[in-house]
Amino acid sequence: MRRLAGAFGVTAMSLYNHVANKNELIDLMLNQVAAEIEIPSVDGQWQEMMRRRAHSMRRMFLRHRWVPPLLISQITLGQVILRDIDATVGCLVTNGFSYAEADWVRNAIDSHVYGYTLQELNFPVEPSAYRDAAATYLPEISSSDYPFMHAAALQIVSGAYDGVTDFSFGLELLLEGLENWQHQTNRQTSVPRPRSG
Amino acid sequence: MRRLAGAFGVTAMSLYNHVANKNELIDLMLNQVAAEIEIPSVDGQWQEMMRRRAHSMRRMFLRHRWVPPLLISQITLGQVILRDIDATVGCLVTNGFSYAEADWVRNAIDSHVYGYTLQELNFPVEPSAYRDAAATYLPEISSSDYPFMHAAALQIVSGAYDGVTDFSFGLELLLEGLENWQHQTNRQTSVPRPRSG
DNA sequence: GGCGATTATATACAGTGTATATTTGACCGG
DNA sequence: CCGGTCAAATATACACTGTATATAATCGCC
Repeated sequence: MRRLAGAFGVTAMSLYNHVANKNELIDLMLNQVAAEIEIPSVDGQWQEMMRRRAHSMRRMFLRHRWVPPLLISQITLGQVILRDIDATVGCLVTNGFSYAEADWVRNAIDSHVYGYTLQELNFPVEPSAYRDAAATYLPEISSSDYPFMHAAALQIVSGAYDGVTDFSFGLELLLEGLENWQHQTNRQTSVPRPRSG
Repeated sequence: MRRLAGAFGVTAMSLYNHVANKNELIDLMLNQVAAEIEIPSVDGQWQEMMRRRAHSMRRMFLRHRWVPPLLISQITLGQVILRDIDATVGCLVTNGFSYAEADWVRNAIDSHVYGYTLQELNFPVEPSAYRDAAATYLPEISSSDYPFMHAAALQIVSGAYDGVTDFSFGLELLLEGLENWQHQTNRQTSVPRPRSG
């Protein structure tokens, strides 16, 4: 708060004339950047809409690296975020999903976007340094204790694998799975098997 | 640190005789609870192994709610976590995946587990209170501004949908997608379409 | 120009992690 | 039993959080 106030040339306490507390400030910031998410429209291919939303969300997260940690530790639905959810659910229900299904789909996609990006942002070494890092830490990955990790590290050192994971890999698995699911007439038996717990 | 030390009946600073700093302490704690994850074996059905690992991971997260926020803000691979990764990659590569593919698969599944559980833990109202919450906030969700969210809230109020999302929904989509993918002989063209960005 | 409301400030407090220096206490060879 | 050694516990202090409270400055308006 002091640092932010300093950037405005004022003291920390004067911020509290415009904002109730730090939490409210963060909510306002989150709603601001949420506007950068590409919201789906009710017409058009839902797969492509979901795809564009997910990618734009991830790009936003990468642009504003402070967002994901705050987003998962704080949910206060401002207008912008509400509009995004409304548009997403709307796109899905107008394409044949029930409201419950739309909720599950949105939740599954968001889980991937959040989880993937958090891992990505948290990873301590940049992709360009993967190979050097693998070479450096290879001696510490005992080939007897961790044979597969050792082999994986060797692949990265040798250049057989660049070590870069793909955001689209999981996203497309989800989208294709949803498409298959939707195309089956008897959904009751083709629902992804739910498991308790 | 003072609180933890107090629980031991000592002062905060004495902890620093056993631990370099708070970060190291957290790493030790994370590695401790990581032992509760069911690690895959190299034999057996990989889908079932991945499924059990994912579910046990989520259950561990729910048991120790402090874990997910720390796990995504800090990665220091202790022995237990290394063993989990090694076993997971090992199970996949011995079932026909390349090392690169195994990395993508593990990453996709972990993304779902992290993202889903973080959303779940962060959600401010308990499932048992969804219906009441929907009824309470319904007036604030304008049916003209947010028609679909309004309709969704009505479904929860009426009991047509209980509002509970399913961890397995996204997980099974991923696992089925992977199975389909693996069963296709010509993988080159059946790879989930990668997209840049 | 003065009044009322908005905005800025000064000061203070309870927290946080931890650096530094000092004291305690347990063990051990003589 | 005695002193020496060394790990473990403590005391104190510092910089840094967010923010409660009380006071002062500033602005718009009649």
